[in-house]
Amino acid sequence: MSSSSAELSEQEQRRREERTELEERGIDPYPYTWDVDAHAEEILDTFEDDKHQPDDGEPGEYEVSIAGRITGMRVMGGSAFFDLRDESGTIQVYVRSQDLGEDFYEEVFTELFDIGDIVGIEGFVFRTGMGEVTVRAADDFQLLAKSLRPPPPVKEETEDGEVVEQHYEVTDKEFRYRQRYVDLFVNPDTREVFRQRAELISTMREFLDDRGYLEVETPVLQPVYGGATARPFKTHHNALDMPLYLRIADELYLKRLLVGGLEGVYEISKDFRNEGLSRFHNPEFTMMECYVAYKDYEWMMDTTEALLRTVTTALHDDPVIEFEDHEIDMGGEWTRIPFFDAIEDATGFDLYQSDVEQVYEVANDDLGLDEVDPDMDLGELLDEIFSETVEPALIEPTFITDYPIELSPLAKKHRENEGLVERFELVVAGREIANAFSELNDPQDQRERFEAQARQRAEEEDVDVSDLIDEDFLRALEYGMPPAAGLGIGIDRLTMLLTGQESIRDVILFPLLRPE
RNA sequence: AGGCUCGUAGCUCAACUUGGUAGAGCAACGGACUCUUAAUCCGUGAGUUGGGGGUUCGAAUCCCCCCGGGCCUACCA
Repeated sequence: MSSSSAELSEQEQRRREERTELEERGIDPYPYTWDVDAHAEEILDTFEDDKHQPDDGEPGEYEVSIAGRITGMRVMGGSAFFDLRDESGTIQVYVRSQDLGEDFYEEVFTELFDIGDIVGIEGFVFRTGMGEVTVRAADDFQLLAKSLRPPPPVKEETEDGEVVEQHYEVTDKEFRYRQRYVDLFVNPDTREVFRQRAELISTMREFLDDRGYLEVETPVLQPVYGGATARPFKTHHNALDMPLYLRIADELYLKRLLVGGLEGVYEISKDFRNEGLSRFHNPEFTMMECYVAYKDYEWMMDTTEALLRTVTTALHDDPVIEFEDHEIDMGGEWTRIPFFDAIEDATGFDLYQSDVEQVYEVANDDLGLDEVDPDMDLGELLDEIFSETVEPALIEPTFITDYPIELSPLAKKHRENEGLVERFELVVAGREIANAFSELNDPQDQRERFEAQARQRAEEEDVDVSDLIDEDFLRALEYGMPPAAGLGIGIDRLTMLLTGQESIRDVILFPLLRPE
């Protein structure tokens, strides 16, 4: 994108002229530092109560040095108010000609400073006649970065320092996703979502660290991908002249670490899946996966309850959240119901140990599901029935347990029930939030399931069966992996749930979009 | 990939149904104003109506194609 003046808006050209004018006056439009010793929110908090009632308009003991972006400006002749926005919030600044010198006030401030510029203020805190806590720029006022692009207009109605109403005029979601930097400085709600996301992750990390699990980093670039069924992104390493895949899951590497003798490991990191985009899917997304030796999925359900209770409480000071008109209690013990029982409760059909034909009949004839066809295998049919009839109705946190083996090639066979595995998914508000199993550690069983899976995929995608099997992972299992429980939680979807966002794009800073 | 829907000034929108040459608020610019707060008052400039083609004397408006967005569906355990 060239910046020839013909392409610039009138406002952009004017700001460039102002920059030149500043330089001609010997004012650096991009100086180096500013000593900040206060932020908007803490100043407002401090003076909220009447004990700290600053003298009206007199320099007092409340000296502060602040910095931020100018938002609204209200100039009245020889004095002016503007709003200064820093990371913590917004505070009003008062500027007077007689404080700063007429030359600076009339020729620099009112002429060459604009909304969007980043400035530093040294002065003192006072309360205006209207009662608003305000910083008077009595001692110093400097430009810290000239803004050459006008920001979208922002207006706030405030009352006693409280923002009563936002007048944020960019409602275009595309603009907000593409120019997230603008969304962030203009919209405090956006900043709050990402602050909560960070707190969620650090609370989760603290929870896992406290239990002695080791945070590790495993390869993103993998010669064989696995641990989930999804199409991968493919890339190429030049020096080794070999194809590589971006990981679709961390699972197979983390389990190698259990073989290595680590008894509790976790990783919080990006996975990549080359699939479609939707409000629940971004091609790169963040997963937490955790594996603990000598435990099983029953134990992992208890741990998951504790983890999510801790995280929810950290964000809301309360385990009860509001989501899409529901009140959801993330504290307490959650219902645990086996997969086939849940289907029977919802449909009246007991499909445990039914064959493909019977399940197809139920799905198609009895339940009238649109998306089923006779080519689907047993796993696909059961999954379709489950996600159409059971999942949407589960609002309160619910563990669905004991999945059919066809759906779970990495989970250990159920210790009692034929055809099932020891697996659970946690469903909240109709969404899958966590997925976990007693991990399959029998290398022969694992090889058979890999091969069955690979044969099917090799047919569909016209590739070699041997290329699809992670032989090194099987080699590791053959050395012996302790019994273990594993858990995966999609951080983006959990963030959506806990911050009330309806699109994954609202919890990812820079979601993938088509190129402009 | 399919369905629905949208694209007009820096931002939010009107004019489209019923074709007549684009308008308002905010932002910007000039002026007044030293406790305002969506400041106010007076004045000014600002648009290839997403792009291309067609119909017409005349298209933001009607028709076709393309580009881009949003929502839904599909794919994605």
